[in-house]
Parts: sequence; C-alpha cells; structure tokens
Amino acid sequence: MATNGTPTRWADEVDEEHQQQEQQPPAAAAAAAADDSDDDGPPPGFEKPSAGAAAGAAADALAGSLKVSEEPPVDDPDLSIRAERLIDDGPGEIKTVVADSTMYTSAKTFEELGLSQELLQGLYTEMKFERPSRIQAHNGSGKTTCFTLGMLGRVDTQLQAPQALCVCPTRELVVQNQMVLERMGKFTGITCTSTAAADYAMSRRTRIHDQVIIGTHGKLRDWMQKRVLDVRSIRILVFDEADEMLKQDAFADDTVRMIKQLRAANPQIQILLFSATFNERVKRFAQKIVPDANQVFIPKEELSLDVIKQYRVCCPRGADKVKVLKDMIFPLCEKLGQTIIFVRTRETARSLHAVMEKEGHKCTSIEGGMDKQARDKVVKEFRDGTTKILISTDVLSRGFDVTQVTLVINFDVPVERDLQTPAFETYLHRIGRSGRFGRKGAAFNLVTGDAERRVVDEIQAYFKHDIPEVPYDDEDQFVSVLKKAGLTGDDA
DNA sequence: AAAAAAT
Repeated sequence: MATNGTPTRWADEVDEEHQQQEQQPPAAAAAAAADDSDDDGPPPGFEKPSAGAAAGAAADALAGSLKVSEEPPVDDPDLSIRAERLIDDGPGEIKTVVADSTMYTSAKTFEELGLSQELLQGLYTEMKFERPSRIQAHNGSGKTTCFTLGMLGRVDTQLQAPQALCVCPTRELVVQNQMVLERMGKFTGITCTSTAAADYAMSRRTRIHDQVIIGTHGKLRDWMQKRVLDVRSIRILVFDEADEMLKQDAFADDTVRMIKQLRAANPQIQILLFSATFNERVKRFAQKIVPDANQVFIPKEELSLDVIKQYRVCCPRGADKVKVLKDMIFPLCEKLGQTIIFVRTRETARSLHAVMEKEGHKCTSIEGGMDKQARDKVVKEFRDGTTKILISTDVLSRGFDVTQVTLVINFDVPVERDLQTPAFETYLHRIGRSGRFGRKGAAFNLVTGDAERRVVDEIQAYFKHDIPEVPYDDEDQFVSVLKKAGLTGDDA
C-alpha cells in the first residue's frame, strides 16, 4: 500500500482521519498478501481479500500509467469497509482498495506501462519476460519485478542523484534485489548501489550519486545522518517484506522514522509496501503511517500452499531429529534439488552444522551472527549449487530466492517469541523457499513432544491444509512421499 | 531468553 505525501500526518501522532489527496503524482500501489487474519482471531477466511498484488495492476500503477475507472469511488472514511472493486477478470479475483479517485486496471503488455525502450529491452532480453504476469506469491519474482520496475521507471536518467530507495530486512535480500535490478535495468544506464556492496568498497566519505539505493535500514540511517546519502531527490520509497518492517518488536521504529524523514524532504514521495503476508494488526498499523493507500490483493488460494507438499515427522526424542536428517534427508538430498533446514536459534544453526559435518555430511550454515563476508560466501556457494544443503535461522526465511530449492525442513517448527504460539507467517515464508517459479516443493516438519505437535496442528488448521505424518524411521515411506511430491523427477 | 541491522 502506499500514498501520496501528507507530510505532517503520521503514525502515532495522528488519528486515522483521512485527508484530501492530491492527484499528482499517482498514489502508489500496495502488494499485500496472503495471511490476512488477526493474530488472536480465528483462521483466515477465504472471502477476505488478501495475498499479493497483480504484477500487471501494480506495475501499471507504479509506472504511472493509471487508468481511471468510470465509476466513482465510494467515499467512506473507513478504509476497511471502503469499496473494493475488482480490476482483474482473470482466475482468482485480484482486489484493490483505492484511497482516492484513482483506479487501476491491469496491463496486458509491458508497452502499456509507458516504459522506456531501454527498460523494455531489459525485460525482454535480459529477464526473458514476455508480458506482465500476475503477482504470484510462489514465484517471488512477481513482487520483486513489480517494485523493481517501479523504481527503474521513475528514475530520471538525466539526473545523477539518488531517486529510488529500497529498504529490506536482511543483507541477503539487499544483495538479491540489487542483482535483479541491475539485470532488469541493464540497458537503461541507471546506476545502483547497496549497503551490502558498500562493505566491499572503500569507506564512504563522498556523496552517493547512484540513482537507485538498496539497503538495510541500519546502514541507510547511518548514511542519511552522515549526509552521504542525500534524500532530497528521492521520489520513490519501497519496503520489501513490509509487514516485517512494520512489526512492533522489530523494525517498526526505524521504518517510521525513515518514512518521516523522507517525506519531510519530499512530500510527494511515493511509498510502496510489499509482502506476501499482511496480518490485520500490521495492516492497521500500515494504514496509520500510510493512510489513503491504494491496496492490491490477490486471493490466498494463489499462495500455492498446495503445490508444496507438507508433512510432519514425529521423532520420539530430540536426538531422532538428527537421525532423520542423517538417515533420510541427507542421502535423499543428493538426488534431489537443494534443501534449506530452518532452525530457531543461531546456536542450533552452529551446533547442528558441526554435528553433521563431524559425521561427514557436507552442508553449510548461516545465521545473523556470522561476519558478512562469511554470509556472502555461504549464500554464493548455495546459489552456485556448490552446496546442496543449507542450515539457516530465519535470516533466510523471507524472500530468499534460489530456484533449485525443492525441500524445506523445519528442524524447529516456527514459533513466536513466547515459544508456544505458532509463527504462521514465518511458516508460510519458510516453506515458500521451495517450489519457486511454479516448481515442485516439499516441506518436512520435525516434531518432538506435545508442544511441537500442537504447533503443527494449529498451523494445519490455520491454513486449512493437511500436514500428514511420515514415520521417522521408514526410508521407503520417505522415498514414496518425495516421489508423490514430484521431487524425484529430473525437472526438480 | 529470537532473529533480523548497526554503531
């Protein structure tokens, strides 16, 4: 979701009263998403609009080639009951909530978006895209394409100053998004830098002249304070994994501060919040800081939870989890694609890695406590396919896109801080690391004890999706389950 | 008593 500038209105300082919006430039689009239910509420209802945005529609909005609907918007101050109008007649209704008279339609071709020849060339020859696709939560490149296109499309190539800013929750996402942007913008001559790339460059004293900046908020804030990053020309601000960026016990303060600062410098700034998940609490908060946002949702059905086969493996003792990895997963992994094993703590990542290595099982591990060069190396080797199995904390649970990943193991089932409440969103993001780009994927949840079993039961009920059991000591069953999930084929 | 970022 996003909005026009309303410089002095914001967050906790203001109420949800809505202001008259200016018409130019257009308010931005939101790619929201999957998880739509309140934390303390019942499982999400399918009737509600949720899930990520349509690439066509949102990219359309981003490129500023908005088409206005004939019917006037319903003027209701309460966003939640504001009229939702269908703008896409394709399968699975894409819904929008607009904050002013702007209406979006979806573009059928990239040409409709009013993009430059150079940008079109990047889409066709570099990215190998043929036409705008709907944003698909399972493919990951849908949302990324959308905001990357939005940033590239808004840059004035004649102005050599920072004009687009993208904020991400992790270093790995920064690197990934920069790679995509540089590919897509290959022929545009648009320059880009990131906080991750800066770690390998000389220390920054002089002003940044690159037109697109991608970064994690800590260093971005540092750059802004030191005036290394001049924000006066920034006209578009993107938050990737925006619900994470707005979580109260996480990045919310930094995000709010940054929005405030950038708005002060440029009241007209376009703000975009993207995620595959937006629970009600985060959505409400987002509507406070970015009131009058235009919102775009795709239905939960398209989150493709069903293309990822999910199982539970009940292990009598904790030690049996390691046994399952050694006896079942690792031997089978050799034949499959790549695997990510998610654990809850940094310490588990380290120790599990050590145990597997000691037994001669080749794998790597990553967690936020490692030094940056080491993290980069682990990720690079995994992307190259040099390593097949990666043990990770939730540092990689969101957005990390490696096409070859077919298997996700929840060595620890995802729980909230209280260690009891299932972390539904984290679960969805984790298993979404497999089955990228419409490929096959499977997820195994290793379960020991009642508490963990309960967590899996709740996740199963929440997503209305069965998580059947596979015996922990029956290799034949594992093989047949993987075959059923379509992972044993060569196309995995 | 987690993880994510940074100084």
